[in-house]
Amino acid sequence: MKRTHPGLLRSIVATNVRRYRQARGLSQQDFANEIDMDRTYYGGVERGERNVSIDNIERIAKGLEISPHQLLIARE
Amino acid sequence: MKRTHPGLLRSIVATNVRRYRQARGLSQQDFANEIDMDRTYYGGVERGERNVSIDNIERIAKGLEISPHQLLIARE
DNA sequence: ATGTGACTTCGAGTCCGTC
DNA sequence: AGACGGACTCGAAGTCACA
Repeated sequence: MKRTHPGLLRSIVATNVRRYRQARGLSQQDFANEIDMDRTYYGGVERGERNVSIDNIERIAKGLEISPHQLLIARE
Repeated sequence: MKRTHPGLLRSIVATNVRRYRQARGLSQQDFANEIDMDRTYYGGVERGERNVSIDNIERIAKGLEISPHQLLIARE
């Protein structure tokens, strides 16, 4: 397979997780702790730096109490 | 982070990619080739064996000509 | 045409810290 | 509170031979 650049979708997910987390009024550290994920890793996801896996998408969505597919929908 | 089992979402994605690919009337082989992905790797995704990343979700959705979030929605 | 096991490599994911 | 860095471990990514 060819080596590719980080996708667009990554930044969409980044923006979405941040918005939903803030809507819940939680800090990155508290939220990361709640879903049992490393805070520096989770921060990287919100910055769009991490190529997060489907299992982790699910885990984050669960913590956010939303349906996973909502994290992939771009808002304006 | 705690070690977890493969998530449910993984199998939802698996079923979806398979359905959408078949709807396009393509073999795994041809489709994998079209999106420049190894066919055995792609096959593993359809079988829910691979914890596929967001970048690869995007790449597959592009080949399927659908919006990425559709791959995460469970059908009955 | 698809599945599977074995394999290497590089980034996902963790843990320490500082600014 | 959050960004970021270094050093680490382990699994995703990617490939192949064979069934």
